[in-house]
Amino acid sequence: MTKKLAKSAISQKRILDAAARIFRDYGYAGTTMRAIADEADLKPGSIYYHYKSKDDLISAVLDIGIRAVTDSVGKALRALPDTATGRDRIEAAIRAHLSAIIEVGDYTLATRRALGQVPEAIRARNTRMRDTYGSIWQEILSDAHQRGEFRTTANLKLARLFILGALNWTVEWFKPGGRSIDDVAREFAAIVLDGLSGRVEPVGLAEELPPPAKPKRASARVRAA
Amino acid sequence: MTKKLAKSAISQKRILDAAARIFRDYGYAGTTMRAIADEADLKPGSIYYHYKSKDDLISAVLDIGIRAVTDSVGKALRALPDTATGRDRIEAAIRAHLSAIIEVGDYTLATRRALGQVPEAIRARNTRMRDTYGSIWQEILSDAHQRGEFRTTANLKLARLFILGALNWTVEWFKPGGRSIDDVAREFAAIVLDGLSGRVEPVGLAEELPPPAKPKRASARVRAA
DNA sequence: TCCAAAACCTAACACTAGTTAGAAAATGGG
DNA sequence: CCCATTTTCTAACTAGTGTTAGGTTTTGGA
Repeated sequence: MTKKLAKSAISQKRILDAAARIFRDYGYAGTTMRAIADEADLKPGSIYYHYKSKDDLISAVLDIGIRAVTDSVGKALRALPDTATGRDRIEAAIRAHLSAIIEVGDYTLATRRALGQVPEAIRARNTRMRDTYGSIWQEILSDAHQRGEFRTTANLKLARLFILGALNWTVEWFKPGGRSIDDVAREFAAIVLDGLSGRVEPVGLAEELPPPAKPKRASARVRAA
Repeated sequence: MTKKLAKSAISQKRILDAAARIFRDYGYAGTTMRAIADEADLKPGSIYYHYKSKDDLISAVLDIGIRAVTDSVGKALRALPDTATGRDRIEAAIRAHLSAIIEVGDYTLATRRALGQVPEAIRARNTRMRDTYGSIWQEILSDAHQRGEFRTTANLKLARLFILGALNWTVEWFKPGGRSIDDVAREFAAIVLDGLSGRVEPVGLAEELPPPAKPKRASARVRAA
Protein backbone atom coordinates (compact mmCIF):
# COMPACT_ATOMS: atom_id res chain seq x y z
CA MET A 1 0.00 0.00 0.00
CA THR A 2 2.58 2.52 1.05
CA LYS A 3 4.87 1.31 -1.71
CA LYS A 4 2.22 1.67 -4.34
CA LEU A 5 1.54 5.23 -3.38
CA ALA A 6 5.25 5.93 -3.27
CA LYS A 7 5.67 5.13 -6.93
CA SER A 8 3.03 7.61 -7.86
CA ALA A 9 4.49 10.23 -5.55
CA ILE A 10 7.90 9.86 -7.13
CA SER A 11 6.51 10.39 -10.57
CA GLN A 12 4.56 13.39 -9.40
CA LYS A 13 7.70 14.97 -8.03
CA ARG A 14 9.63 14.22 -11.20
CA ILE A 15 6.91 15.79 -13.31
CA LEU A 16 6.69 18.79 -11.01
CA ASP A 17 10.42 19.45 -11.13
CA ALA A 18 10.44 19.07 -14.88
CA ALA A 19 7.48 21.40 -15.20
CA ALA A 20 9.20 24.04 -13.07
CA ARG A 21 12.26 23.95 -15.31
CA ILE A 22 10.26 24.20 -18.51
CA PHE A 23 7.92 26.89 -17.22
CA ARG A 24 11.00 28.79 -16.06
CA ASP A 25 12.50 28.69 -19.56
CA TYR A 26 9.42 29.19 -21.70
CA GLY A 27 6.75 30.80 -19.55
CA TYR A 28 3.20 29.58 -19.25
CA ALA A 29 1.98 29.70 -22.82
CA GLY A 30 5.38 28.78 -24.19
CA THR A 31 5.46 25.57 -22.23
CA THR A 32 4.31 22.40 -23.90
CA MET A 33 2.96 19.35 -22.18
CA ARG A 34 5.15 17.47 -24.62
CA ALA A 35 8.21 19.41 -23.46
CA ILE A 36 7.44 18.69 -19.81
CA ALA A 37 6.91 15.03 -20.61
CA ASP A 38 10.23 14.94 -22.41
CA GLU A 39 12.05 16.54 -19.49
CA ALA A 40 10.41 14.09 -17.08
CA ASP A 41 11.11 11.06 -19.28
CA LEU A 42 7.48 10.30 -19.94
CA LYS A 43 4.98 10.38 -22.72
CA PRO A 44 2.70 13.43 -22.82
CA GLY A 45 -0.44 11.48 -22.13
CA SER A 46 0.99 10.02 -18.95
CA ILE A 47 1.13 13.36 -17.23
CA TYR A 48 -2.65 13.38 -17.12
CA TYR A 49 -2.66 10.42 -14.81
CA HIS A 50 -1.05 12.64 -12.15
CA TYR A 51 -2.27 16.12 -13.02
CA LYS A 52 -5.57 16.70 -14.65
CA SER A 53 -4.52 19.68 -16.76
CA LYS A 54 -1.78 22.12 -17.60
CA ASP A 55 -3.43 24.63 -15.28
CA ASP A 56 -3.32 22.13 -12.48
CA LEU A 57 0.42 21.78 -12.99
CA ILE A 58 1.30 25.47 -13.12
CA SER A 59 -0.86 26.01 -10.09
CA ALA A 60 1.17 23.50 -8.10
CA VAL A 61 4.44 25.03 -9.27
CA LEU A 62 3.37 28.54 -8.27
CA ASP A 63 2.28 27.47 -4.82
CA ILE A 64 5.55 25.74 -4.06
CA GLY A 65 7.52 28.86 -4.90
CA ILE A 66 5.77 31.31 -2.62
CA ARG A 67 5.21 28.78 0.14
CA ALA A 68 8.92 27.98 0.32
CA VAL A 69 9.72 31.64 0.91
CA THR A 70 6.96 32.17 3.44
CA ASP A 71 7.93 29.08 5.41
CA SER A 72 11.63 29.87 5.32
CA VAL A 73 11.19 33.40 6.59
CA GLY A 74 8.62 32.41 9.18
CA LYS A 75 10.89 29.70 10.55
CA ALA A 76 13.91 31.99 10.65
CA LEU A 77 11.98 34.62 12.60
CA ARG A 78 10.67 32.09 15.10
CA ALA A 79 14.21 30.82 15.62
CA LEU A 80 15.38 34.23 16.84
CA PRO A 81 15.71 34.85 20.58
CA ASP A 82 13.37 37.26 22.29
CA THR A 83 16.22 39.69 22.65
CA ALA A 84 16.56 40.06 18.91
CA THR A 85 16.43 43.63 17.68
CA GLY A 86 14.51 44.85 14.68
CA ARG A 87 17.79 44.87 12.82
CA ASP A 88 18.33 41.23 13.68
CA ARG A 89 14.91 40.35 12.36
CA ILE A 90 15.42 42.19 9.13
CA GLU A 91 18.75 40.56 8.52
CA ALA A 92 17.37 37.14 9.32
CA ALA A 93 14.38 37.65 7.05
CA ILE A 94 16.54 38.82 4.17
CA ARG A 95 18.82 35.82 4.51
CA ALA A 96 15.92 33.41 4.77
CA HIS A 97 14.19 34.94 1.77
CA LEU A 98 17.31 34.71 -0.36
CA SER A 99 18.05 31.17 0.77
CA ALA A 100 14.57 30.06 -0.15
CA ILE A 101 14.36 31.61 -3.58
CA ILE A 102 17.78 30.27 -4.45
CA GLU A 103 17.00 26.85 -3.05
CA VAL A 104 13.83 26.43 -5.07
CA GLY A 105 15.15 28.62 -7.83
CA ASP A 106 13.41 26.75 -10.59
CA TYR A 107 10.07 27.33 -8.93
CA THR A 108 10.57 31.00 -8.10
CA LEU A 109 11.93 31.72 -11.56
CA ALA A 110 9.03 29.83 -13.08
CA THR A 111 6.72 32.03 -11.03
CA ARG A 112 8.36 35.20 -12.26
CA ARG A 113 8.13 34.04 -15.85
CA ALA A 114 4.68 32.55 -15.84
CA LEU A 115 2.57 34.32 -13.22
CA GLY A 116 1.58 37.10 -15.53
CA GLN A 117 0.23 34.77 -18.20
CA VAL A 118 -1.63 32.35 -16.03
CA PRO A 119 -5.44 32.18 -16.02
CA GLU A 120 -6.99 34.77 -13.74
CA ALA A 121 -8.36 32.37 -11.12
CA ILE A 122 -5.00 30.74 -10.55
CA ARG A 123 -3.15 34.02 -10.41
CA ALA A 124 -5.64 35.44 -7.92
CA ARG A 125 -5.07 32.59 -5.53
CA ASN A 126 -1.31 32.93 -5.72
CA THR A 127 -1.50 36.69 -5.33
CA ARG A 128 -3.38 36.23 -2.08
CA MET A 129 -0.55 34.06 -0.81
CA ARG A 130 1.98 36.69 -1.83
CA ASP A 131 0.03 39.39 -0.04
CA THR A 132 0.09 37.32 3.09
CA TYR A 133 3.84 37.14 2.81
CA GLY A 134 4.03 40.88 2.28
CA SER A 135 2.18 41.46 5.52
CA ILE A 136 4.87 39.57 7.39
CA TRP A 137 7.38 42.09 6.16
CA GLN A 138 5.05 44.92 7.02
CA GLU A 139 5.09 43.69 10.59
CA ILE A 140 8.83 43.27 10.71
CA LEU A 141 9.34 46.81 9.55
CA SER A 142 6.68 48.43 11.68
CA ASP A 143 7.98 46.54 14.70
CA ALA A 144 11.48 47.88 14.14
CA HIS A 145 10.06 51.32 13.60
CA GLN A 146 8.12 51.27 16.84
CA ARG A 147 11.28 50.27 18.66
CA GLY A 148 12.75 53.51 17.44
CA GLU A 149 15.31 51.87 15.22
CA PHE A 150 14.33 53.82 12.11
CA ARG A 151 14.49 57.48 11.31
CA THR A 152 11.08 59.01 11.83
CA THR A 153 10.68 59.97 8.20
CA ALA A 154 10.95 56.42 6.96
CA ASN A 155 8.07 55.32 4.72
CA LEU A 156 7.50 51.72 5.66
CA LYS A 157 5.21 50.76 2.81
CA LEU A 158 7.63 52.03 0.21
CA ALA A 159 10.51 50.47 2.06
CA ARG A 160 8.79 47.10 1.98
CA LEU A 161 8.15 47.34 -1.74
CA PHE A 162 11.73 48.43 -2.29
CA ILE A 163 13.18 45.57 -0.27
CA LEU A 164 10.98 42.85 -1.71
CA GLY A 165 11.64 44.11 -5.21
CA ALA A 166 15.37 43.90 -4.72
CA LEU A 167 15.12 40.46 -3.12
CA ASN A 168 12.87 39.03 -5.79
CA TRP A 169 15.16 40.30 -8.48
CA THR A 170 18.06 38.35 -7.04
CA VAL A 171 17.10 35.16 -8.82
CA GLU A 172 17.88 36.95 -12.06
CA TRP A 173 21.59 37.34 -11.44
CA PHE A 174 22.54 35.09 -8.54
CA LYS A 175 24.65 32.19 -9.68
CA PRO A 176 25.46 29.38 -7.26
CA GLY A 177 29.18 28.94 -6.87
CA GLY A 178 29.89 32.64 -6.86
CA ARG A 179 29.15 34.90 -3.96
CA SER A 180 27.59 33.20 -0.96
CA ILE A 181 24.03 33.85 0.05
CA ASP A 182 25.24 35.06 3.43
CA ASP A 183 27.45 37.68 1.86
CA VAL A 184 24.66 38.95 -0.30
CA ALA A 185 22.23 38.98 2.60
CA ARG A 186 24.68 40.85 4.80
CA GLU A 187 25.32 43.54 2.22
CA PHE A 188 21.65 43.91 1.38
CA ALA A 189 20.81 44.31 5.05
CA ALA A 190 23.57 46.88 5.38
CA ILE A 191 22.13 48.93 2.54
CA VAL A 192 18.60 48.69 3.81
CA LEU A 193 19.51 49.64 7.34
CA ASP A 194 22.47 51.97 7.03
CA GLY A 195 22.51 52.91 3.36
CA LEU A 196 25.57 53.25 1.24
CA SER A 197 26.77 56.30 3.08
CA GLY A 198 25.78 54.93 6.46
CA ARG A 199 27.86 56.00 9.40
CA VAL A 200 27.02 52.84 11.27
CA GLU A 201 29.76 50.31 10.80
CA PRO A 202 28.23 47.21 9.21
CA VAL A 203 30.21 44.32 10.56
CA GLY A 204 33.09 44.56 12.88
CA LEU A 205 35.07 47.57 13.94
CA ALA A 206 33.39 50.33 15.82
CA GLU A 207 35.64 53.31 16.27
CA GLU A 208 35.33 56.73 14.63
CA LEU A 209 32.80 59.17 15.98
CA PRO A 210 30.61 58.63 18.96
CA PRO A 211 28.15 55.81 18.62
CA PRO A 212 25.30 57.31 16.67
CA ALA A 213 22.70 54.98 18.01
CA LYS A 214 22.19 52.25 20.51
CA PRO A 215 20.40 49.56 18.56
CA LYS A 216 23.20 49.25 16.07
CA ARG A 217 24.65 46.13 17.56
CA ALA A 218 23.36 42.82 16.52
CA SER A 219 23.64 39.41 18.04
CA ALA A 220 26.83 37.94 16.70
CA ARG A 221 25.15 34.63 16.35
CA VAL A 222 22.85 35.80 13.66
CA ARG A 223 25.53 37.55 11.69
CA ALA A 224 27.80 34.56 11.81
CA ALA A 225 25.14 32.15 10.75
CA MET B 1 5.31 61.90 -50.03
CA THR B 2 5.77 62.94 -46.47
CA LYS B 3 2.09 62.38 -45.86
CA LYS B 4 2.24 58.93 -47.34
CA LEU B 5 5.05 57.93 -45.08
CA ALA B 6 3.23 59.47 -42.14
CA LYS B 7 0.31 57.11 -42.58
CA SER B 8 2.58 54.13 -42.43
CA ALA B 9 4.37 55.50 -39.40
CA ILE B 10 1.09 55.97 -37.58
CA SER B 11 0.06 52.41 -38.23
CA GLN B 12 3.44 51.16 -37.12
CA LYS B 13 3.08 53.02 -33.86
CA ARG B 14 -0.44 51.71 -33.35
CA ILE B 15 0.71 48.16 -33.98
CA LEU B 16 3.70 48.61 -31.71
CA ASP B 17 1.60 49.95 -28.84
CA ALA B 18 -0.90 47.16 -29.28
CA ALA B 19 1.86 44.59 -29.36
CA ALA B 20 3.36 45.96 -26.15
CA ARG B 21 0.02 45.66 -24.37
CA ILE B 22 -0.59 42.12 -25.57
CA PHE B 23 2.96 40.95 -24.90
CA ARG B 24 2.65 42.49 -21.44
CA ASP B 25 -0.49 40.49 -20.72
CA TYR B 26 0.34 37.18 -22.36
CA GLY B 27 4.11 36.96 -22.71
CA TYR B 28 5.92 36.05 -25.88
CA ALA B 29 4.53 32.64 -26.70
CA GLY B 30 1.12 33.51 -25.33
CA THR B 31 0.76 36.42 -27.69
CA THR B 32 -1.07 35.87 -30.95
CA MET B 33 -0.60 37.89 -34.08
CA ARG B 34 -4.38 37.78 -34.28
CA ALA B 35 -4.67 39.28 -30.80
CA ILE B 36 -2.27 42.08 -31.67
CA ALA B 37 -4.17 42.74 -34.88
CA ASP B 38 -7.41 42.90 -32.94
CA GLU B 39 -5.97 45.35 -30.43
CA ALA B 40 -4.62 47.50 -33.24
CA ASP B 41 -7.87 47.35 -35.26
CA LEU B 42 -6.35 45.48 -38.13
CA LYS B 43 -6.47 42.12 -39.78
CA PRO B 44 -3.67 39.72 -38.88
CA GLY B 45 -2.18 39.63 -42.34
CA SER B 46 -1.82 43.40 -42.43
CA ILE B 47 0.74 43.44 -39.67
CA TYR B 48 3.19 41.80 -42.04
CA TYR B 49 3.15 44.87 -44.22
CA HIS B 50 4.88 46.75 -41.39
CA TYR B 51 6.78 44.06 -39.52
CA LYS B 52 8.13 41.02 -41.20
CA SER B 53 7.59 38.60 -38.33
CA LYS B 54 6.51 38.17 -34.75
CA ASP B 55 10.17 38.18 -33.74
CA ASP B 56 10.64 41.49 -35.50
CA LEU B 57 7.82 42.92 -33.42
CA ILE B 58 8.93 41.70 -30.03
CA SER B 59 12.43 42.86 -30.85
CA ALA B 60 11.19 46.39 -31.45
CA VAL B 61 9.16 46.34 -28.24
CA LEU B 62 12.12 45.18 -26.17
CA ASP B 63 14.42 47.82 -27.58
CA ILE B 64 12.03 50.66 -26.85
CA GLY B 65 11.79 49.64 -23.22
CA ILE B 66 15.47 49.61 -22.35
CA ARG B 67 16.30 52.54 -24.59
CA ALA B 68 13.73 54.75 -22.89
CA VAL B 69 15.37 54.10 -19.54
CA THR B 70 18.91 54.58 -20.81
CA ASP B 71 18.06 57.83 -22.54
CA SER B 72 16.09 59.18 -19.62
CA VAL B 73 18.85 58.54 -17.10
CA GLY B 74 21.57 59.75 -19.44
CA LYS B 75 19.73 62.99 -20.07
CA ALA B 76 19.03 63.56 -16.39
CA LEU B 77 22.69 63.09 -15.52
CA ARG B 78 23.87 65.45 -18.20
CA ALA B 79 21.40 68.06 -16.99
CA LEU B 80 23.06 68.18 -13.57
CA PRO B 81 25.49 70.98 -12.78
CA ASP B 82 29.16 70.20 -12.36
CA THR B 83 28.80 70.85 -8.67
CA ALA B 84 26.42 67.95 -8.24
CA THR B 85 27.42 65.49 -5.55
CA GLY B 86 27.32 61.73 -5.87
CA ARG B 87 24.15 61.82 -3.87
CA ASP B 88 22.60 64.26 -6.31
CA ARG B 89 23.48 62.02 -9.21
CA ILE B 90 22.03 58.93 -7.56
CA GLU B 91 18.80 60.71 -6.72
CA ALA B 92 18.52 62.06 -10.24
CA ALA B 93 19.21 58.67 -11.78
CA ILE B 94 16.62 56.96 -9.60
CA ARG B 95 14.01 59.53 -10.47
CA ALA B 96 14.80 59.34 -14.19
CA HIS B 97 14.73 55.55 -14.17
CA LEU B 98 11.36 55.46 -12.43
CA SER B 99 9.91 58.13 -14.70
CA ALA B 100 10.96 56.21 -17.76
CA ILE B 101 9.68 52.78 -16.76
CA ILE B 102 6.37 54.27 -15.68
CA GLU B 103 6.09 56.39 -18.81
CA VAL B 104 6.59 53.46 -21.17
CA GLY B 105 5.10 51.01 -18.69
CA ASP B 106 3.57 48.78 -21.32
CA TYR B 107 6.96 48.28 -22.91
CA THR B 108 8.91 47.66 -19.73
CA LEU B 109 6.27 45.29 -18.44
CA ALA B 110 6.22 43.52 -21.77
CA THR B 111 9.97 43.12 -21.45
CA ARG B 112 9.70 41.61 -18.00
CA ARG B 113 7.06 39.17 -19.18
CA ALA B 114 8.52 38.19 -22.50
CA LEU B 115 12.28 38.55 -22.37
CA GLY B 116 12.79 35.11 -20.91
CA GLN B 117 10.89 33.35 -23.68
CA VAL B 118 12.25 35.21 -26.64
CA PRO B 119 14.53 33.52 -29.19
CA GLU B 120 18.15 33.51 -28.10
CA ALA B 121 19.49 35.91 -30.73
CA ILE B 122 16.96 38.59 -29.85
CA ARG B 123 17.48 38.21 -26.13
CA ALA B 124 21.25 38.42 -26.52
CA ARG B 125 21.01 41.74 -28.29
CA ASN B 126 18.70 43.19 -25.66
CA THR B 127 20.86 41.85 -22.86
CA ARG B 128 23.82 43.73 -24.31
CA MET B 129 21.81 46.94 -24.18
CA ARG B 130 20.88 46.24 -20.57
CA ASP B 131 24.50 45.62 -19.65
CA THR B 132 25.40 48.97 -21.16
CA TYR B 133 22.82 50.58 -18.93
CA GLY B 134 24.18 48.73 -15.92
CA SER B 135 27.62 50.17 -16.56
CA ILE B 136 26.17 53.67 -16.29
CA TRP B 137 25.09 52.85 -12.78
CA GLN B 138 28.42 51.29 -12.03
CA GLU B 139 30.01 54.62 -12.88
CA ILE B 140 27.57 56.62 -10.80
CA LEU B 141 28.25 54.48 -7.78
CA SER B 142 32.01 54.25 -8.15
CA ASP B 143 32.14 57.99 -8.68
CA ALA B 144 30.30 58.64 -5.45
CA HIS B 145 32.51 56.13 -3.72
CA GLN B 146 35.70 57.82 -4.88
CA ARG B 147 34.38 61.12 -3.64
CA GLY B 148 34.27 59.52 -0.23
CA GLU B 149 30.51 59.67 0.07
CA PHE B 150 30.13 55.97 0.88
CA ARG B 151 31.28 53.91 3.77
CA THR B 152 34.44 52.08 2.82
CA THR B 153 32.90 48.65 3.20
CA ALA B 154 30.22 49.27 0.60
CA ASN B 155 30.07 46.61 -2.10
CA LEU B 156 29.29 48.55 -5.24
CA LYS B 157 28.47 45.61 -7.48
CA LEU B 158 25.95 44.21 -5.05
CA ALA B 159 24.59 47.67 -4.40
CA ARG B 160 24.00 48.16 -8.10
CA LEU B 161 22.17 44.86 -8.40
CA PHE B 162 20.13 45.70 -5.34
CA ILE B 163 19.15 49.12 -6.61
CA LEU B 164 18.31 48.06 -10.14
CA GLY B 165 16.31 45.14 -8.84
CA ALA B 166 14.22 47.37 -6.64
CA LEU B 167 13.74 49.90 -9.43
CA ASN B 168 12.77 47.35 -12.03
CA TRP B 169 10.27 45.82 -9.67
CA THR B 170 8.46 49.12 -9.33
CA VAL B 171 6.41 48.58 -12.48
CA GLU B 172 4.75 45.69 -10.67
CA TRP B 173 3.05 47.79 -8.03
CA PHE B 174 3.21 51.41 -9.10
CA LYS B 175 -0.20 52.74 -10.05
CA PRO B 176 -0.53 56.15 -11.65
CA GLY B 177 -2.80 58.41 -9.64
CA GLY B 178 -1.45 57.25 -6.33
CA ARG B 179 1.90 58.23 -4.96
CA SER B 180 3.93 60.53 -7.21
CA ILE B 181 7.08 59.36 -8.90
CA ASP B 182 9.02 62.07 -7.12
CA ASP B 183 7.92 60.83 -3.72
CA VAL B 184 8.90 57.28 -4.54
CA ALA B 185 12.23 58.38 -5.97
CA ARG B 186 12.99 60.47 -2.92
CA GLU B 187 12.25 57.67 -0.51
CA PHE B 188 14.17 55.11 -2.55
CA ALA B 189 17.17 57.40 -2.65
CA ALA B 190 16.90 57.92 1.09
CA ILE B 191 16.98 54.18 1.70
CA VAL B 192 19.86 53.58 -0.65
CA LEU B 193 21.95 56.37 0.77
CA ASP B 194 21.03 56.57 4.42
CA GLY B 195 19.18 53.36 5.05
CA LEU B 196 16.10 53.02 7.17
CA SER B 197 17.96 53.75 10.35
CA GLY B 198 20.07 56.50 8.84
CA ARG B 199 20.89 59.30 11.22
CA VAL B 200 21.92 61.58 8.42
CA GLU B 201 19.20 64.01 7.52
CA PRO B 202 18.18 63.64 3.86
CA VAL B 203 19.30 67.13 2.98
CA GLY B 204 22.84 67.11 4.15
CA LEU B 205 24.12 67.82 7.61
CA ALA B 206 25.21 64.94 9.71
CA GLU B 207 23.81 65.62 13.09
CA GLU B 208 23.20 62.67 15.26
CA LEU B 209 20.47 63.03 17.76
CA PRO B 210 20.55 61.22 21.05
CA PRO B 211 19.85 57.53 20.84
CA PRO B 212 16.19 57.31 19.98
CA ALA B 213 15.94 53.67 20.76
CA LYS B 214 15.57 51.82 23.95
CA PRO B 215 14.67 48.37 22.74
CA LYS B 216 11.38 47.71 24.35
CA ARG B 217 11.04 43.98 23.93
CA ALA B 218 9.99 42.13 20.91
CA SER B 219 6.37 42.37 20.03
CA ALA B 220 5.05 38.86 19.94
CA ARG B 221 2.88 39.89 17.07
CA VAL B 222 5.58 39.43 14.51
CA ARG B 223 6.61 36.04 15.70
CA ALA B 224 3.05 34.90 15.79
CA ALA B 225 2.50 35.69 12.14
C1' DT C 1 -10.65 63.05 -62.48
C1' DC C 2 -7.15 59.55 -63.00
C1' DC C 3 -4.05 56.03 -61.50
C1' DA C 4 0.18 54.13 -59.60
C1' DA C 5 1.78 53.32 -55.04
C1' DA C 6 0.63 52.31 -50.46
C1' DA C 7 -2.12 50.02 -47.19
C1' DC C 8 -5.07 46.59 -46.05
C1' DC C 9 -7.80 42.30 -46.45
C1' DT C 10 -9.16 37.37 -47.63
C1' DA C 11 -8.40 32.73 -47.53
C1' DA C 12 -5.71 29.40 -46.97
C1' DC C 13 -1.41 26.17 -45.75
C1' DA C 14 1.52 23.58 -42.78
C1' DC C 15 2.13 22.83 -38.18
C1' DT C 16 1.67 22.40 -33.25
C1' DA C 17 -1.17 22.85 -29.07
C1' DG C 18 -3.88 20.50 -25.00
C1' DT C 19 -6.40 16.72 -24.22
C1' DT C 20 -8.52 12.01 -24.32
C1' DA C 21 -10.01 7.09 -24.93
C1' DG C 22 -8.49 2.82 -24.88
C1' DA C 23 -4.71 -0.55 -25.25
C1' DA C 24 -0.49 -2.13 -23.14
C1' DA C 25 2.80 -2.73 -19.57
C1' DA C 26 4.42 -2.77 -14.88
C1' DT C 27 3.55 -3.82 -10.12
C1' DG C 28 2.93 -6.44 -6.04
C1' DG C 29 -0.03 -8.93 -2.63
C1' DG C 30 -2.19 -13.72 -2.38
C1' DC D 1 2.66 -17.75 -10.71
C1' DC D 2 -1.81 -15.13 -11.03
C1' DC D 3 -4.45 -11.29 -11.64
C1' DA D 4 -6.44 -7.00 -10.13
C1' DT D 5 -4.71 -2.51 -9.66
C1' DT D 6 -1.72 1.08 -10.84
C1' DT D 7 0.89 3.30 -14.15
C1' DT D 8 2.33 4.33 -18.78
C1' DC D 9 1.85 4.49 -23.71
C1' DT D 10 -0.32 4.93 -28.42
C1' DA D 11 -2.81 7.32 -31.60
C1' DA D 12 -5.72 10.46 -32.59
C1' DC D 13 -9.08 14.74 -32.57
C1' DT D 14 -10.05 19.53 -32.49
C1' DA D 15 -8.65 24.02 -32.18
C1' DG D 16 -5.56 27.52 -32.86
C1' DT D 17 -0.68 29.02 -34.41
C1' DG D 18 2.58 32.07 -37.64
C1' DT D 19 2.85 33.11 -42.13
C1' DT D 20 1.92 34.02 -47.11
C1' DA D 21 0.18 34.78 -51.89
C1' DG D 22 -2.74 37.28 -54.29
C1' DG D 23 -6.67 40.28 -54.58
C1' DT D 24 -9.10 44.73 -52.98
C1' DT D 25 -9.41 49.21 -51.26
C1' DT D 26 -7.53 53.62 -50.06
C1' DT D 27 -4.58 57.49 -50.82
C1' DG D 28 -2.77 61.72 -52.78
C1' DG D 29 -0.05 63.99 -56.35
C1' DA D 30 -0.65 65.30 -61.48
